[in-house]
Amino acid sequence: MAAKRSGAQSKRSQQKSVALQSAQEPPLSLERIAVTAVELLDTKGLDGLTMRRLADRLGSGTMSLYWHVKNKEDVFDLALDLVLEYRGAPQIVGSQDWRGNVVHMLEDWRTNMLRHPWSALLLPRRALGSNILNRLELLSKTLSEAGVADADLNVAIWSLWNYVMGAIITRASFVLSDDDRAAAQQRLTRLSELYPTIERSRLLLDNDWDGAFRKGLDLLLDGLAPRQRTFPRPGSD
Amino acid sequence: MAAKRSGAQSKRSQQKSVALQSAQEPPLSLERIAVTAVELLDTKGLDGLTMRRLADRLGSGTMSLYWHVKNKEDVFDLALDLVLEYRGAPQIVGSQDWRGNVVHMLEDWRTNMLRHPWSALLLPRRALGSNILNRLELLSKTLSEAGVADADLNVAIWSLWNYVMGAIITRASFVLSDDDRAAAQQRLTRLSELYPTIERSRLLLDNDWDGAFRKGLDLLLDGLAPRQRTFPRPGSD
DNA sequence: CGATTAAATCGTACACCGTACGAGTCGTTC
DNA sequence: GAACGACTCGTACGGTGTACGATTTAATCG
Repeated sequence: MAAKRSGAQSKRSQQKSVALQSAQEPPLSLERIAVTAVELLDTKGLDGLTMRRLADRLGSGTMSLYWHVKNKEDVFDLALDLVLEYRGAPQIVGSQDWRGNVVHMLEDWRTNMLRHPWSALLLPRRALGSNILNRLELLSKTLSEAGVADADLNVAIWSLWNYVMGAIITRASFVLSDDDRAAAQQRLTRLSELYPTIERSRLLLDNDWDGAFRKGLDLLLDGLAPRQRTFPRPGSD
Repeated sequence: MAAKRSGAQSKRSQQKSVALQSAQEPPLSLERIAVTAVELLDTKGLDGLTMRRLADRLGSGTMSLYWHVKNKEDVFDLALDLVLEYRGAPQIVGSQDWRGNVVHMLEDWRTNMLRHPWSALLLPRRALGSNILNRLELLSKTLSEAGVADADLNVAIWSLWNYVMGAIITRASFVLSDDDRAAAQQRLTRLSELYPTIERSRLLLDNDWDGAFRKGLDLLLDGLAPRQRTFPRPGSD
């Protein structure tokens, strides 16, 4: 096997029969694959991850990957799960502040994924990995301990989850397509007669994503706060 | 470049010298491409849409598509936009019921996209199409007329948008991967020690998606309701 | 009428993709 | 030795999106 040689050539210029390599990589492993996949996704984007490229980066043959991994989808799962790890919250044990804990965890979730925008594209099609379940469990426990009734717990969790996921995906799509966004904005100003309210409120120009995220989250948490005995019934139905 | 066409073109019903084909298709058009793409996506899934297959279905050569369309991405845009069309709300003019109008529009949005689960996968990576902007404008207008202050409008819109998008994507991912879901649930019950709260609340088994969606939406709308003068400030900050 | 031109169609070719398959290399054990 | 499991990887195949240019068709003009 040829030495890795960061070169771009990929033809057959490799010498065989060399047992000891100058730059031998450590052996393949799931972790090395995952880490390198994340690197590649960060630098080359979602379409930039190919099995060949990944193997090149790892200094191995393409098909060697398939010993450790079933699919390319497997690689995606690995990468996503790596990104979603939640290093223990700075709990500070002040369990009194359940709301602060929830906000911290959800904001960490968001910033973590926005650091790797491809993760937002990946999430809708992957199943629940263990790190996601960890976060859901933590959220669940916090809310339950805060006094949210069991009957309302699932609605509360899914509401928060939905909100956070939607926010992440929306924000990430703007990150990915700045050009498109500019084009949309331009089209929008041209068609300001069609979209007067959007135009007036400068919806698409407001750049305070973090603030808006936090405010909406507060809104939702206000509704979820357990001091109200239960959900107010919707006026008409 | 693609032919720019503003909808209705002169209908020349002169078809001569045809009948060479067994079944002569009407000429290619953006609309025919979009409709067929949606059909294909519905039946074969996201990966099932290939340019060759699409052309086959349209009875044309593969490369003929590229006269009307720039990319395969363009095709995705077309299909997504077609699905997101909002046929006029049954306004009933009862503008009094702003809340009902909002709920109707958002639920229509959701059911519409869930009818075509691939649309949820597509959405995060596509820019804002005109139909999305239409819906945002409508939402915007409704909330504004309902009395939401301009300063709060953007937060309100994005909160609703985030919630709805997150709900759709989450739900769609469960539709797509029933097997994975079963597997996750099984893994979960095996590891019920790791996720006791989730296990207890049967978070992943609760099948009342529609009800949960509606309840969470009500929660959010309660917070957005303009009778409160402004957003209550978050306890600590 | 034929000549010109624009609109639209489409066959071929190419680079790249995921991965099935099987042959090759190791380090351990008898 | 031999046998075996863990692991690596070259080759090949069927598929993809699409660049390019030739070709057909419809409309226009002299």
